[in-house]
Formats: sequence, C-alpha cells, structure tokens
Amino acid sequence: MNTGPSLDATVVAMCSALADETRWSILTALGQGDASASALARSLPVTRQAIAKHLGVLQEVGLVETVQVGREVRYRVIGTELSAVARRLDAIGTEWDRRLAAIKHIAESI
Amino acid sequence: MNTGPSLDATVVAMCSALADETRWSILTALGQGDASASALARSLPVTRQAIAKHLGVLQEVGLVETVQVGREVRYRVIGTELSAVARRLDAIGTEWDRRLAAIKHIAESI
DNA sequence: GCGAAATGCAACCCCAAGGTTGCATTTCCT
DNA sequence: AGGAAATGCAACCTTGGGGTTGCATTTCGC
Repeated sequence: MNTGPSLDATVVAMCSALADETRWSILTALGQGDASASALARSLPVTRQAIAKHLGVLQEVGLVETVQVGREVRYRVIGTELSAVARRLDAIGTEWDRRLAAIKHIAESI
Repeated sequence: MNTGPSLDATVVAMCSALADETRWSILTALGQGDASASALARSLPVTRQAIAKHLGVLQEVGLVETVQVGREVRYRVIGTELSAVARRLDAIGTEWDRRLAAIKHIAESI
C-alpha cells in the first residue's frame, strides 16, 4: 500500500502538480463529476491536448484516476493522496512553530 | 490578520513555492536554526544570489520571515501559513473522497 | 581609517513546462 | 457501411523561472 520510505519526493511532486491554475480548474471541474478530456476541453479555455497533458501529471501523483467508459476515458478525482501530503505538510509546519515557541520560551527565561 | 477571502490564490502560490527542491533544502536548513543568505550559500551547492531569490519567494508566501541582526539579515521559518494551507488541502481531499464514497454507495444500492 | 564580509541590484543564459497545430487511429452510432 | 466523436502521438513555439556573473553599496571589526 505504501509506495516507499521518504515521502519527500512525493511531496515535491504533489506541490508541483498543484502549482498550476489550469490544473486546479480541471480538478475543481472534476469535483463536480467525472469527465473525459474532451468534455473538459469544452468547458475550459484550453485545448484538449493541453488538458490531456495536465491529466497526465495529475494521474502521475495520484490526484486522478481513469475509468474506461465505452470509447472514452473518464477521469475522477481522488482525495487520498492529497490528504496524505497535506497532513505531512501540516506536521512540518507545526514542527517549525514548535521550534519557534521553544526559542521564544528560552529567550523569555533570561 | 486574515489576508483576504478566497484562499485559492494563496494555495497556488504556496504550492508553487514548495514545488522546488532547492527551496526545500533551504527550508530544512532553516529548520535547524535561523541563518542568513550568505550562511546558507556556504552549506548549499548554489549561489548566494540564487538563495536570495528563493528566500524572496518563500517570504512572499509567508514561509519565512526576516530578522535583522547587525549587518546581516537572518531568515527564520514560520509554520503557521504552511499549516493553514495544509489543512485546507486536507479538507479538499477529504471532500473529494466523500463524494467518491457517496457515488459508490449509490452504485451499490442498485 | 580600512579591509573584509554581507547585502542589493541588474543583465544575462538556459531549459523545462504550458500551450498550440496537425495528423493518424480507434470506436461508437445511425 | 460510413461519418462523427474521442483519443494518442509528435513537432513546434514561447515564456517564466532557476541559476550565474559582475558590480556597487553598506557595515562590521581591528
């Protein structure tokens, strides 16, 4: 189930995938329901091929999975990976703030 | 305190900032303790100017703050913003999975 | 006072990534 | 059967971002 030891590479890849507005448009569109690349292309201001590429990177990091429906390929958003990375990030942030608090505590104890 | 209504722009900016390995190197280095750009340049395989740019974008999204110490500018990691965005992402992921579960439930009820 | 260290700014290089057009192929539907 | 729709693949264009070098400026320490 777990893909490997260090999640760091995953984190960077995930953030990289989420660092594009068009990709977010696609994701939110898919949040309304599964859709094919062509269908998405009709409701977004970019080419079908561009969307196909984006769906590729989204699938790569596990944000999306594909479902064959007849001749078309439907895409579906998956939240599991996102939540996993998110929790990891939260932990890191909390850790940083914890360090900060410790320093401040020491400073005040003088 | 709050910077605005929609966090979306913030989320993209944050992800964009976290989508670079060098930036993570800087962040983890700063996790060991505050440091100046020059100091970081000594322990990382990139130029001081490159690091300065990175620190700029990190500061822009609130991952880092600066502390003047004599003639040098120390940088310090802040976890608050990161945690905030992380929780938002987690919520989004959970939402997606919730939708998924609902669909699966409907499918099984037939 | 003066050299050395820290910073700021600007011009420049290079490549990955987002986007497009074009074409070939498959597959559904009437 | 045959046309329309969906997909895949490839070549190509262009911009932004990561990185560097070079120089000017400030400021600490001796």
